[in-house]
Amino acid sequence: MPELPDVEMARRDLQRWLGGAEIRSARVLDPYIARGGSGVSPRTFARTLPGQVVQQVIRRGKWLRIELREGPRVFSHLGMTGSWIRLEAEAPAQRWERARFEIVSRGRSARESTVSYIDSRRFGRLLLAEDDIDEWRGLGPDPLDGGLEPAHLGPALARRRRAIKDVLMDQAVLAGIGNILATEALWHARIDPRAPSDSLAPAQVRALGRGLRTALDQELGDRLRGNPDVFSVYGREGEPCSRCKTALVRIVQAGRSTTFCPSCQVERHAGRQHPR
DNA sequence: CTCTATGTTTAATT
DNA sequence: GAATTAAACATAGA
Repeated sequence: MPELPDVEMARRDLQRWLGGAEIRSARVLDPYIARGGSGVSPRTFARTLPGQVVQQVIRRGKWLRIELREGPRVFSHLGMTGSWIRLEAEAPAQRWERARFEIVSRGRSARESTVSYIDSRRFGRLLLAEDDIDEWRGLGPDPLDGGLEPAHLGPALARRRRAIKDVLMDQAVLAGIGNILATEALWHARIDPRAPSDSLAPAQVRALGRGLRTALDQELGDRLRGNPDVFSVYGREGEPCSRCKTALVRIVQAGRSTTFCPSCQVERHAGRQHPR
């Protein structure tokens, strides 16, 4: 379940469950999940984490950083199918469970429970590192933290010329935008997903910022209310555009499918009109 | 069996 | 070199 809204929901859950809690045990059940990067070996989780108290859980784009009062930090990326759940303490192993923390929430009502990482497809990762990992450091600003400001978006988009759809999903430009959000936002902003990112007029950059905001709020709202997602164009190839009734079209860009309205998402150029 | 999938990285090709 | 594409990763579900 991974795009910014899902990761943000995961962050809130983890913050609620882990904030102020003491880690009793930390087990990486599937070493593959702790692969690569600047993280330490999977075995180090069990050695280092018990006794540590969680300070807070921070999100940037699709990455989560679990900060401890002292000691290293835990980084979590949900990949395509990762999720965090809470269980009874010492609960039986779950299907696709890849890691688990046994914790004690502190306070007058010290309560024990299990917080566990589930991931069928195993694209997600769980890393333990002393400092911020490269993946974290390479992230651009978060959309909910200034990333949508035209002052950032404008120059960032002007600096590249790949298709705008592709650039929006570049985590170094804007952290947290995935295929669904990019697709939806472009429809809201009436921008052709194939347009080079450096061809957008200032008004289009602003519209895109608003489009992203709309798509983000929509999805976040759906999560909060427990509603299933309702998309405007994503996954609706062949259906009529809700604005102009033209049949939505699906294309493939950078290996990902994009659905858009060929009629009202038109490519316009920023080119100055008749300079003299 | 075939196709697609909310993500990211790496190899191959242009 | 730079840019673009395809493939790979591992697995489920239609």
